[in-house]
Amino acid sequence: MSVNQREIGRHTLLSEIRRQQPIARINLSERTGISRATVTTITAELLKEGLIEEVASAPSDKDARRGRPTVDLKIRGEAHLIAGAKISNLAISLVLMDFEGKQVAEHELALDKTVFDTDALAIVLGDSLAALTGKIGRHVTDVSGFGLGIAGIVDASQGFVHWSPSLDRRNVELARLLEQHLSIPVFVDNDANLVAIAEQAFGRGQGYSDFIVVTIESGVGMGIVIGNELYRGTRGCGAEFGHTKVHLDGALCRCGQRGCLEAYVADYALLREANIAGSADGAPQVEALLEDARRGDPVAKSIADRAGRMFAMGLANLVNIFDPELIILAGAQMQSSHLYAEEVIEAIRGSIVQIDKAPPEVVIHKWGNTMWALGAAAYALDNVSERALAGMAAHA
Amino acid sequence: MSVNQREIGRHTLLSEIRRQQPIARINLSERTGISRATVTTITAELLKEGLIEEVASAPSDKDARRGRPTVDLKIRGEAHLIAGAKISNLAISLVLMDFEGKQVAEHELALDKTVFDTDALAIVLGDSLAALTGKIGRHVTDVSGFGLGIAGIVDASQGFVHWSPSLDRRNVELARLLEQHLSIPVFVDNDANLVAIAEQAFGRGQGYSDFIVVTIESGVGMGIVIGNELYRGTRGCGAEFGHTKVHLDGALCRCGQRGCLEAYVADYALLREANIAGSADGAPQVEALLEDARRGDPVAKSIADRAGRMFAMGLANLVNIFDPELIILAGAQMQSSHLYAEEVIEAIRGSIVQIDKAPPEVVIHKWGNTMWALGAAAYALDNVSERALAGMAAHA
DNA sequence: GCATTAAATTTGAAAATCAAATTAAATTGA
DNA sequence: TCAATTTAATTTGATTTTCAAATTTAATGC
Repeated sequence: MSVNQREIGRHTLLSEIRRQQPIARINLSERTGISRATVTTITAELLKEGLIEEVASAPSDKDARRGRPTVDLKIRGEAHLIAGAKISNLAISLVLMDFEGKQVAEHELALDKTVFDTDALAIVLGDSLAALTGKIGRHVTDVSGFGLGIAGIVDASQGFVHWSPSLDRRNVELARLLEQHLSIPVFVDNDANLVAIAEQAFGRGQGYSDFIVVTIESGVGMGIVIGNELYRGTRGCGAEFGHTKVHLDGALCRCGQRGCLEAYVADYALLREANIAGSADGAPQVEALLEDARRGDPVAKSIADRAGRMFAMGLANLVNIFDPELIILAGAQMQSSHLYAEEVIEAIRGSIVQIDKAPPEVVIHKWGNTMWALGAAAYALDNVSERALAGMAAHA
Repeated sequence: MSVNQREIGRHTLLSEIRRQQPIARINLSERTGISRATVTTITAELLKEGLIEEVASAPSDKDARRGRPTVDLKIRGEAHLIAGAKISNLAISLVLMDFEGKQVAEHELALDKTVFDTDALAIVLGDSLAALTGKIGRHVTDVSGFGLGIAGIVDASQGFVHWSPSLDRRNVELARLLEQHLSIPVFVDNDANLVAIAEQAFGRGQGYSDFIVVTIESGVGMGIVIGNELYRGTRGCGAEFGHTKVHLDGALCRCGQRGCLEAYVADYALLREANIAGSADGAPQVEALLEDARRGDPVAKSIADRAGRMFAMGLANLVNIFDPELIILAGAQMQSSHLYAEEVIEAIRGSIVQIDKAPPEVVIHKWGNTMWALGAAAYALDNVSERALAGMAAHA
């Protein structure tokens, strides 16, 4: 067997500590089914390796309890420094976190262009990482892993970008290129996937094994978590929720096809219908349109309503296909509020197959710009964790 | 750890033998990464238990090879007898297979009604099983596992039927009830899931880890296989492809909602549009309508065409969401040929997100009535296998 | 300060894996 | 025909790993 038993044990315990920390050895033994003796042995290894640390148990536990007190274990934050970044339209946002997942710094950078060649991108990212790490007096080479989120079609396992709106050419071995330039391990994934990872690790997806995250920015994205694992599809282009068809021969989409959901709910679609020519940043115009709708302007209201109903229909289809525990509507922008309205969620409930059991939860999660970068960092954190454990076996 | 290492080894080897049989020990060692020594030990156990058997290697391998010849291993068919059944509208079809998965008998039974109370169903199934096993001179109690496919909302892990069109009441512990009546282990699942299992085990899904099966009978069903595992959703009601919405406020569906795919492609939908009152079995009328369409009748053609385009749109959405390797369009009935047409498949290709990689394969698999029952048996086979291995640990 | 309690560790036995050595069963060639 | 060769399968013995039970540790209660 390629993965030996001890490695499985180490992985199980480290994951459990991460999820439940702080937690005592005896509780780890109960939760994982690994004997106390083995928990002692393995946690000793992890302590020696510096991946976890002992902390005094919370006083609330200690009070009025006889016997030897428990000693809690937790992830040792200082074990590794992890960076994450998201390339947006005209900006890069970065976060730095410790091995515990605590954010320790962030950085934002405006870009002067939307499309980069890889060398220029590497330089920009290198400079940004230097600035980011500099904020806490550290250096880029102190970073154990760097996660990068980028729009487009990405093969995450290879760090290979088939196509991205942010790159000037196709089929780039982006992770390898950046690793050469930055001299630290780099992990690349599609940005929508990273939001799903962020929700799983830090957000509303905590504790759920099967859920869907739908993101609304300029386009409509989606991430799928099945059995606690991100599902990426077989060609790396699944989860194109924005391009599911909601109308036969419907409205024309940016992608050239007709009837895509995006062609009904995206900014440009709303402006087009209202007969307003969109500019580079149409956000204020969209905001105005939606404000009109709220005030009762019949044309604006009709446009916003239809977008909401189309959106609900798309989401109901997701539920009918996947039957997830939870749907998270995630986004940073406020202008999509018409899609987050109670009527929309009600419409979803009315469009799914009815059974005795309760329908899936739908929650709205509005967050700041760093969420994307946090997801990228969480992805890197997973990978760094994995490598740290694999490394232990080697020099054991 | 609750599952010990030896059990994992046994499971790995038995599965590998099932997939690759006949196969020699040395090849098992290479494929699984388990050492030759351990393969010898574990296969000896499996041989002793009677789950596998040795067979002479194929002569083609033997020719012109020096050294000690390999001894192939294969599943021992006589180890267990497995039954599977599918309850259709007015019939039950059953198959009997050996532990190798080879069909050894089949039986078909017409029903005089579509809805049963559980006691009556148990009696009918008991009689059918007796007739089925009688065909090869065996008895019901010789059967190690009985898989049953039934339409509706089923919690397969509990053998619990939330609702089924074939049962006169909701919330039935069907597996437990049938086990009491038949005195053999019973496993129940939704019929669409079972087709996916059948395709995986015996059909076009062999060798694929991520694929979708769409079935067309009176309704439209779907089964999803992700990572070699059937995905059942969290409430047991996922994969309701027939009730995904393809039109906002569209045609009225049997389920009471509007715009469901089924309301455009099912038999009753076609007849309704053609303004023909449907009877209990509308198949001949549908057949006539489609024949008219083929002959060029404009009304009939328009109806059939729209059904095909709606169907393509629904399938394209599946691809955009899942990005599977393969889509299998499976069905027994010929009257759905307009949905299997080349134009439909072309329309799917035109509606999915375009990337450099090839789109997923779409294959059409027309099969006889036993496919459902075969899937039920395959599901039972999985479970019996599992139990046989678990049993070994107990009395080892 | 001694009994009690409960966590953590240590100990020693049992289980399981694997590399290396051995045995088994064939072919090749003299 | 029989030794040499080749390759599969098994056996052997060392090593790893786990776990139950015994022991130790560190607290509270009286």
